[in-house]
Amino acid sequence: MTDASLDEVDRAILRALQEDARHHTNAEISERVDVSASTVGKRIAALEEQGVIKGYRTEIDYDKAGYPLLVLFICTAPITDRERLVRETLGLDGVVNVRELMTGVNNAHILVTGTANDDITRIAHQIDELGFNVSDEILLRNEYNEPSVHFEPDVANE
Amino acid sequence: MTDASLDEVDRAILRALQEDARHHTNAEISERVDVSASTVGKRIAALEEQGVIKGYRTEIDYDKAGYPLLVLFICTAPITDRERLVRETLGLDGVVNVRELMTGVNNAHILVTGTANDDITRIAHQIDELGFNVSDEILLRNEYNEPSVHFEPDVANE
DNA sequence: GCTGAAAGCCCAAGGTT
DNA sequence: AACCTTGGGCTTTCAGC
Repeated sequence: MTDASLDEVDRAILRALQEDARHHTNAEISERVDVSASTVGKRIAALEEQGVIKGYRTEIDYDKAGYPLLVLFICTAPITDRERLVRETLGLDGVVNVRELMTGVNNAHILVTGTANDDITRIAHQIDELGFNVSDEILLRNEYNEPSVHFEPDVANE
Repeated sequence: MTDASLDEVDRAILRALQEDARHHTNAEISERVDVSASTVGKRIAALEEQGVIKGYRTEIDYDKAGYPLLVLFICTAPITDRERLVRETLGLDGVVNVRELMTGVNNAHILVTGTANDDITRIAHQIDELGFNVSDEILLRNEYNEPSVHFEPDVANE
């Protein structure tokens, strides 16, 4: 609830968790940082409590999982309805990510997976029916996440 | 290595891991599905091996972590250099996500966090220097991920 | 607020059906 | 291919500093 001013320990913990949230144990992390494993556990609990950590997500290769298509819809929603529309969009089968942009036009980017063009056109219709104006539909070649942003050690600690 | 044809058990495991990759233990997952905990562990190891699971990432509230700005750069890269440019972009401090699009123009979406406009203009310059043509720079209002795509139970199991 | 030890829980490995 | 058991490791809690 308070303004979370992160110290060096918190940032090292976040970095480790971003690299691998499931296999990096508190004990392992406590070796990198110079605190005990129980402290690591309490810090993580506090970060979750404060909302700095929103969750632990599994990154899936949708291609290998049988969903080879990844399509980005560029859409426009009336500002007054945008929030509701975005919420409803997240419930559609195949939608994996939605970005709300601070722009009058093209203010929503909707990312969708599917097995075939049928899926994509179906979702295009659903998005349209919700009230979006779909202005573009682009096939994704690849997407990359950078795990350790802003949480690198301040200075090389030799 | 083989084409991963996921069965009901795999999909239930993926769904659980997408919801919470750190706190959902094998034992817990084994209760949802009707298999033993050791089987869950082996299935997960296999999914990691096949590459269906690419990793376990921590979702961070960059605002609460002290990085209130989230900006999307719409860029164009020459197709021949695109792959290299994207790779180099991921190394820039503040870049959290990059999407490669199947389009001649505006074929790269680069998402960046920062504490102030200084950060953003700095990164804009860096992106430009790498060789991208930056055509737009949009402030993000919000971003949402949908954790349980395509892995819902086939039928409502009462 | 951090540490350290103890209790309980979890995971990985091997052997069995 | 899935299960069960077991040994080792991890997390959590709480007294103490």
